[in-house]
Amino acid sequence: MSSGANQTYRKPTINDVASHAGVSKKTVSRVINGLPGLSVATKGRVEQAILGLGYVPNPQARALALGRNFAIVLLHDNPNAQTVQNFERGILDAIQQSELALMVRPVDRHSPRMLEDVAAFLQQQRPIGAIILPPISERDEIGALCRSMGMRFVRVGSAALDDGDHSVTSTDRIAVTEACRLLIAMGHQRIGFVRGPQGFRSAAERELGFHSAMDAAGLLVQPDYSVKGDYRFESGRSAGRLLLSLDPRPTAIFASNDEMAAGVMHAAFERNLQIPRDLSLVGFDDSPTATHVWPSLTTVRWPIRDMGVLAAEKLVGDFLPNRRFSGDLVHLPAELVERASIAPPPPGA
Amino acid sequence: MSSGANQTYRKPTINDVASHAGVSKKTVSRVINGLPGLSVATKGRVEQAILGLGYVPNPQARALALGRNFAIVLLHDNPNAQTVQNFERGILDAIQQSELALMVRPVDRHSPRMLEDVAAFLQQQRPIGAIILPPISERDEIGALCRSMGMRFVRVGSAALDDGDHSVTSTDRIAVTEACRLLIAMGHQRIGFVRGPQGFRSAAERELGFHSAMDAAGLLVQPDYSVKGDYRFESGRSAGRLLLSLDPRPTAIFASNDEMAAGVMHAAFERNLQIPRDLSLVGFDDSPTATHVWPSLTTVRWPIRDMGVLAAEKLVGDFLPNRRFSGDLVHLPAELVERASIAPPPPGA
DNA sequence: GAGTTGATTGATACCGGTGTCAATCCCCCA
DNA sequence: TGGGGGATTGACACCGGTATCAATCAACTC
Repeated sequence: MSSGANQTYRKPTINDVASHAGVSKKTVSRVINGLPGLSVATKGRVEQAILGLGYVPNPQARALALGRNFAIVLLHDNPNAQTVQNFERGILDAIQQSELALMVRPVDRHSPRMLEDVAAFLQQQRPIGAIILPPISERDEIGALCRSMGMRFVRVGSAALDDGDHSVTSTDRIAVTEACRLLIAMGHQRIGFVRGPQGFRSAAERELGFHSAMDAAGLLVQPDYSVKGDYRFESGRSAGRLLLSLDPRPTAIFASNDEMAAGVMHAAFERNLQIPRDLSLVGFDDSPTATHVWPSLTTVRWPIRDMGVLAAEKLVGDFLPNRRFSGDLVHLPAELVERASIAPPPPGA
Repeated sequence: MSSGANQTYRKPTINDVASHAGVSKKTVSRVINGLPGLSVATKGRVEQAILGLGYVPNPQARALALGRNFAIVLLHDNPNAQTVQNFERGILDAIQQSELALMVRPVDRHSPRMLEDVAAFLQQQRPIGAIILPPISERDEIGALCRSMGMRFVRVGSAALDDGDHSVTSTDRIAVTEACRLLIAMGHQRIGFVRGPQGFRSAAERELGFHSAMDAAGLLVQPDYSVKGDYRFESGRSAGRLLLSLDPRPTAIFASNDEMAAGVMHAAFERNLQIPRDLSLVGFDDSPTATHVWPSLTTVRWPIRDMGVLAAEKLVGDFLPNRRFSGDLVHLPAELVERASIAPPPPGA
């Protein structure tokens, strides 16, 4: 299990550097942290010693002395592996040049002790800050918790969930509106909608985007053309079966994510409908599924990885040598990706 | 950006507990760590004080004093979001009752300084141990590196990559053989194979599994029926186009992962072939894609999450209050998942 | 009753950094 | 040449734990 090795080599510490350079450890600390007020000669000697010994500061000691861990925590509730993973990549992109580390912490949205768990974790690990993914980011208590702890945080969501320093979003709603407008421009009038789970801000935003396009075109959304789902494949299939059994049935369907869109596809194929000939279909996420299904799915691409970068930069920009985004930026553009799953409605419809 | 809070509350430390209980901090330390040789009375007083104050040990201070961080590092090279994510979940399942944290560290397989990067990271963060995912786990140098640093590690792969204390695998090869045997039993004789990228152990194992089934059935694998791929969708599509243009074309294809299998599906649909009527198809991974495509894909399920649990238990079993697997276990069963993409070959073929 | 022994417990140093504040140095001016 | 003042630098305490080893204490032996 554990493998003990003979410790022939001890990592050099600040004390080694100090004695090699003939200065005090405090002076070495000044050099490491780039504090002003050092003579060029001293600084040079210390830097020589650091290079010569291959010295790297011990993050644990720093963490103890400073009372905080040089790490960012990603709090998430497993909405979707791809999303979390992309977020991680974005955060890591942003912090790779820094000395920061990334810790991942899934939390259980349904646990009554969720907030206590998060609080305990943050108290324990004392990271510099936390990046919180939806859906848990949507709960205002979590912002309040971070504030009360004096913890840096950024809440990621489908709409601004907090003030500009604490939120990162993408323009989901606008992109959904754009997608639906495209369907309408193609001639679709009966457009079905598969909603996301209740209580999710992202679901609400997508629905608002849909309604906004329909309203603008003067089209009515009939109640039974909007079916509930839970972002999962199965719910998409059920919703699809429901929608496609209506008479007249919709000629196009917008599903609030790709996974449900794939479910709708199954429902369509079960009825021997062809896509896009008999039914146009649009999803949301641009997940791998969207390219893998046949026909490939028109969808909305969420700039997740960039949002990760932006969130990290907002959170710990002062630790980063260079940043990609302005600190004022909050909304990143979501983008319509046109693929093969949409076409004008069949003539008779 | 950073949000300063008025520090009205200071977290209790071991000293607070000690003075409240009227003992020395060392005694408190003994209670925390469950060291023997304490009188019942003392232990009780200390425990009272801990509960009363809501004391939680500071991991940074511990890390400094002990010279290591109470964290596990997951080293990976972004093979596939779902895989990494599932692994994370498994690891977190295993360590959730413990005080350990999970840190994620992607590494760049193609960087010439990969090993140095990993070494520097481990030196810096001093985690208790590292779990290494394929494909980088397949490089023996990384095992050697961990050994030389006295770092605990577990290498995850498609075959035992190290001794039993340092490797976790699933029975990929056997499951692939089983899948192909099923195709053969259905009557398929011309079976195409889409390989994974060269130099990947997982790819080699899957290929061995395929050949083993073919050999056992006395079937010849013609060279042009085995096409190279790189685990990505596009390569699967190209491979599919190639295979399906052969004359006679294969009646079944095994693709070394689901993503490439989806590519093969596209190639088949482009030629107006129906699955499984004209072509049977099997993938590997049981990724979400496998259920999302139509027809849903017969595939091999990799017990990834369990492998994460097992890896974590191997690595830090001594920190865990209870474990799910025996420490001797190395191979976890991969499992054939039968879905709609396979059928007997068409009569004439 | 003195000495021995094992069980408890504490004093103190230490892990490797940072913060505080005083000491030292150097230069300049009167 | 003495003194003022800013620029450098260092001594030392501290962050919150753990390790070492000695001290204390009660019980037991003879």
